Amino acid sequence: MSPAGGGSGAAGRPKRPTMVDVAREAGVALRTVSRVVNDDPTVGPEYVAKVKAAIAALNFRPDERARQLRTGVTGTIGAAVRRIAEINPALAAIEQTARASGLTLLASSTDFDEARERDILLSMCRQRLDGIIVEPIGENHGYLEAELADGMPVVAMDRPMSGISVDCVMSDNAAGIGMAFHHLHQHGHRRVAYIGDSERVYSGRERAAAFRAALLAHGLPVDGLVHPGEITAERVGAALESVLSGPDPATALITGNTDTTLAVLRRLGPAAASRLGIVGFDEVPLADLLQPALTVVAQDTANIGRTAVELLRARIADPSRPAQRVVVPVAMRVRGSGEVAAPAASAVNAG
Amino acid sequence: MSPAGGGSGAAGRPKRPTMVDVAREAGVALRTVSRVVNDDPTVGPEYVAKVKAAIAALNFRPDERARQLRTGVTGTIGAAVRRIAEINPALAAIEQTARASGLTLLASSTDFDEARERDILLSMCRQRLDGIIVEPIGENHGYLEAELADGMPVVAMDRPMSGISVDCVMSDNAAGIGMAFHHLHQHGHRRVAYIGDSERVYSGRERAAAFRAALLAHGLPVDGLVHPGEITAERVGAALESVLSGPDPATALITGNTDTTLAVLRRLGPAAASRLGIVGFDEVPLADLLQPALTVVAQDTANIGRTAVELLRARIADPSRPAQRVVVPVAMRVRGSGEVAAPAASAVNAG
DNA sequence: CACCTTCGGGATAACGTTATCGCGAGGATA
DNA sequence: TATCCTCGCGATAACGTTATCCCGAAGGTG
Repeated sequence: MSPAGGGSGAAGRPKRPTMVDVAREAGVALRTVSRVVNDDPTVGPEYVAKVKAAIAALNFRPDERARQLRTGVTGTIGAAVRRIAEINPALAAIEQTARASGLTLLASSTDFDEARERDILLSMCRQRLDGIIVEPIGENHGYLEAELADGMPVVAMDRPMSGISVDCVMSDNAAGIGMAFHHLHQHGHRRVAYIGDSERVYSGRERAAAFRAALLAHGLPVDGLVHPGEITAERVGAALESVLSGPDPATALITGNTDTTLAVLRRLGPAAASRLGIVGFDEVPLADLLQPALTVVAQDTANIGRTAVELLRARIADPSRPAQRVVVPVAMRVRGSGEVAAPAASAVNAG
Repeated sequence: MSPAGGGSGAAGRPKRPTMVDVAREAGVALRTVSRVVNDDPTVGPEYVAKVKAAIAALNFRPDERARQLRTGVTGTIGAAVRRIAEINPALAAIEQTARASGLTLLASSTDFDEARERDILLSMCRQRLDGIIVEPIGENHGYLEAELADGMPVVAMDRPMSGISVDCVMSDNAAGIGMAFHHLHQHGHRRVAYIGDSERVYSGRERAAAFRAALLAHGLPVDGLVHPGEITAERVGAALESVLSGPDPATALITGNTDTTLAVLRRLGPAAASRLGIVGFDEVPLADLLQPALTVVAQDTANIGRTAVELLRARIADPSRPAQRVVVPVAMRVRGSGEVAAPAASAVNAG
C-alpha cells in the first residue's frame, strides 16, 4: 500500500499540489498565496515573486470547485434546450453573451422529454448554478417551486413555464402568423392552410389561434384549413392530402415550425412545392438553396438568446424583481416560395 | 445590517438549509443524514424516517459542489467542439453516451479560435472535470502537458493533438477521398477537381494528400486540380473559376468538407451544379432536398462521438494506459449529384 | 457470567479554497 | 519620545459535504 498517489498501479491520481503546498514551498502563509492568486494588490512585490516562483515550481493550478464552494457562486449558468448539437442560434447567442459576461455555460438537451427536462433542471439546481435558462417542454414545473423560493434564478425561453412565475422571452407568434397570412393574401391566395405543431405545445397553440384569427379577420372560412398535431411524416402527409384535395383546395400553406416545413417539403416533392405559396414559420437551414428558395417568418433568435441571458443576469442581481415577459418581433424573409401567385381561378374567386 | 440573508433588500439569498440543519431538525448526527442521503443500508428504518421527514420539512437539497470537493470526482466531462448549437451528430452522440454512463456533459464552442480553445480547456482543467473531449483547433497544445501529467484525461476527436500524446478518434479521411474519387471515375469522369479546407488544418492536409494520391494512382495529371485553402466565397469562387475554365475543364468536383460544399453549391447555382459530378466529404443538412440531391461521403459521426466517450472512460479508469488512435470508416451516400455522367468528349478523351 | 464479535450510530477530521480577524512594524503627528 | 494610524502579512475559521475513526449496545459463545 503506497501512502498516497504513487504513480504506479491502477487509479492512483498523482495528487495535485494545493495552496498549502505552495505556501510551504514559498515559506509564506496560506492566505498570502490566496492573495497572490487573486491579484490582491496589498501583497509586497518580493512576496509576490516568491509565491509565483513556488506556483511555477510545483505547477500549481487552483481548484475552481473549492473556490466555488467557499464563495458561493459558480460563475456558471445552465441552459436546458431541446437539442444542443443542432442549429440553434438562440443557444449560440446565449453562449456568446454568457461568455462576454464572464459566465460559463452548461448546456444540456432535454430532447423533448419531460422527464429528462426535470432531471436536468434539478441537477442544475443541485450544482447550485448561478441561474438557469430553459426552453420549457413539460406542462408542469411545480417541482421547481422550492428552488425558486430558495432564490434560484430561472428564465424561460420560447414559451412560458407553467405553474410557476419566472421571466420569459419569446417571439411574437401572433404577429408572425399574421404577417405570413397577409403576405400570401397579397399574392392573391384566398385558400390558405396552416399545418403546425400540436396545440398541446404552447407555441403550437398560439400560432394555430393566430391563424384562425387571421382567417376570421379576412372574412374567410376556417373549414378544414387548420391542422395542428404531431410532426410525423404520416400526420403531415394526411393533413396535406386533406388540404390539397376536394373542390376548393388550398393554394398556399403556412407551416408552423421548421420540422413541419421540412416534412411538408419532403412530402410534396420539388414539383408540387413550387406550385404552392409556402411561408414557413421559423428559419430553415439552407433555405436559400432550395428551389424555390423558402420564404419564412424568421424569429430574431439572436435577440432571444441575448435577452434571456440579460433577464437572467438581472434576476441574479436582484432576485426579488417582478417576473417580466419580453416579446421579440419577427420578420419576413422573402425568398421565392411565398411569392408564388395564386392560380387565377382562385384569385378571381374571392377577389 | 441584517445578520444573515434577510429576504428583503438586494442580494440577500435566502440561505439554504444544510445537512447540519437537517441533523438538528431530525435530532440525529450529521453523519447519519449523509448516510440517508446516500442510501446507506446500515441506517435503521426509524432513523431513515426521521431524517427524510426533516429533509422534507426543511426542503433540503444537497449541494453537489461540496460533494464533488470532498469525493474528488465531478461526474462531469467537458467537450470543446467547434460549435455547439450547430448540427454536430458527434456531439449529440457524446451527450447521449455520457448521459447513459451517468456523466454530465459540459460543452463549449471553441469557435475555430485557438485562444478560445485554450481558455476553455484550461478552464475545464481548473474545474477538475473528470475528463475532456476536444476537437482540436490550435497547432500547439503543449500548455496541456502539465495537466496531462497530473492525470487529466483528454481525448481528441476528428484530428490528433499536436505536441502531446492523447487518445484520438477520427474518420478515415484517405479512404473517404479514395471512395469519392473512385465513384466519380466509375461514372466516366477523368477531370476531377478537389476544393477543400486549408492544409494548415490536419484534416485538410490528409484529404488533399489523399486526393493527389488518387490522381496519381489512376495515372492522371495533378495540374491545377487541387485547391485547398480558406473557406470563403471568394477563394472558393476563384478555385471554381480556375478549375472549370481553360481547354480541359473539370467535369466533376470533390468538396472537402461541408462548408466548402455549400460554398460551391451557392457559387455554381442550381443549373451549373446539376451538370457537374459532385461528391461532398461530410454530410450536408437537407442534402436530400437539394436538386440534384447531394451525394456525399458520410462520416460515422455517431460512432465517433460514442468512441470518444468510451476512450475517455477507459482513460479515466486507467490513466496509465497507452494512447490509442481509432480510425472510423466512412460510407458513400448516393443521392444523385455524384452520378451525373461525364460529358462524352471528356470520357472518350481519357478512356 | 465473562468475553468476543457485530452492528448502528456519533464525533471529528478532512477536501482546497476564501474571509475574518488580529498583530507587529513602520511612518506621521503632537 | 510617546501615540496613533496604516499597511502588510499570518493564524484560523468557515463553506457543505464525505470518510475515518471510535464507542456503546446487542447478540452469540465458551
